[in-house]
Amino acid sequence: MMCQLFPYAEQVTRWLEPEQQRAWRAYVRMQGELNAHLSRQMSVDSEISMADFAVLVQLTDTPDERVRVLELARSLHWEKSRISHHVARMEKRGLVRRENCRSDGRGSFVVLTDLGRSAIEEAAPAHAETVRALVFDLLSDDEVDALREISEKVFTRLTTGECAAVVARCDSDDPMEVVSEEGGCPEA
Amino acid sequence: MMCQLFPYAEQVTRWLEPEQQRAWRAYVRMQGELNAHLSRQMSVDSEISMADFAVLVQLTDTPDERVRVLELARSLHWEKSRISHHVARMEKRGLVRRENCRSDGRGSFVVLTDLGRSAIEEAAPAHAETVRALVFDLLSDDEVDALREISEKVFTRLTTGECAAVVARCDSDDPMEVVSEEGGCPEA
DNA sequence: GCGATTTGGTTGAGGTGTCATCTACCCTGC
DNA sequence: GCAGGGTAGATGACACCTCAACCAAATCGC
Repeated sequence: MMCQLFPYAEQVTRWLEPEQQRAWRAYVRMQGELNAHLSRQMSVDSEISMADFAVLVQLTDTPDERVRVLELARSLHWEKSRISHHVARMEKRGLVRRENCRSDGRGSFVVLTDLGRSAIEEAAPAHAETVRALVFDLLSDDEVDALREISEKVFTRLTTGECAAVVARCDSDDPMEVVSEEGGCPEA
Repeated sequence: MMCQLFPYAEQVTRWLEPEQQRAWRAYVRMQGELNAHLSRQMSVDSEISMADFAVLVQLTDTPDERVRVLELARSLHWEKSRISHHVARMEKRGLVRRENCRSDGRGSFVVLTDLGRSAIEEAAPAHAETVRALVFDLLSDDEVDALREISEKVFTRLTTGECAAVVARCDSDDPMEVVSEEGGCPEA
């Protein structure tokens, strides 16, 4: 969401080039619409949301259909409180169930229920079809490749170096280092 | 928002090709991280959110700094209730003010306040810089072009034909109106 | 061992988006 | 001039996300 930048230029600010600006606006609009449409479609085709879907996919990807909460947070790149809240809601609807971890008293598992399994099995085909229809049916092989390339570049930028440090996510194995903001991103 | 699809294939479902799947996962992850980072950064650099920013941009883009609510909804591609709620919150914080429309008793204007103007003027440069640093500094000219091309294709698909019909949005204007305003690049 | 710190996870408050519903106004046909 | 339908916008309920504070089990240092 949001649409453009500018034009309160007066001092040193380097604004985007015209070409960049057009690309940015196009991207932002597309991305907003696409997200909205995918969510809407998912809730029309099934009883679950995109967020539910994401969690359920992680669970079905695991052999014994149970995943530690923190593991979920890391693989989805969600904050742990988000996972916690969301799992609580899903549990209330019977899509998953919590179980505490024997080997680590603090931890707990999120376990797929039968209802959860049938929910994702019902939702997945329609979702795949939607993605194809809205995106990949329109793109050439080169464009698919470019999309991946661009996405990977930006994603890497976002998850390495100062950017990742600022976030101070759950992962990040490098020992203390976090609050060293001074030469970093244009933040601050 | 979500991460992959598959693999409950059994019947007719046409899943994504491996290449498409990789591209899709990369895109979804990137897009999620990028949104999160831009929001976080905006709230660090200033007192407003991305959504506030979007609204304020629309207002400052207008000569007399006042826009009808529905006009806002159409240009931002937001639902009118979203606009309504958001404007209410912004009004509470003094960023905008409502005024009723003389010529149409139902309508109302959203008007920029001094506080709102100074807020966006403060936020814009840092935001532009962030976008450059996170996206455009990494991309070649060809990639910028590809990004725009892809985004426009998907966006058009989303806002024409059955897709748009399903949504039954307020607009019903021609989809690509905004993105194709060539010469009007507000540059310093 | 035992206190201090770290880690896994929860909780609550508050901002935000969506959907369905509602109100008030406008406009057209009669 | 008024009944009926459409339009502009607000509102309430609810799902959702973030942030900060919290708790308890684990681990580290001595």
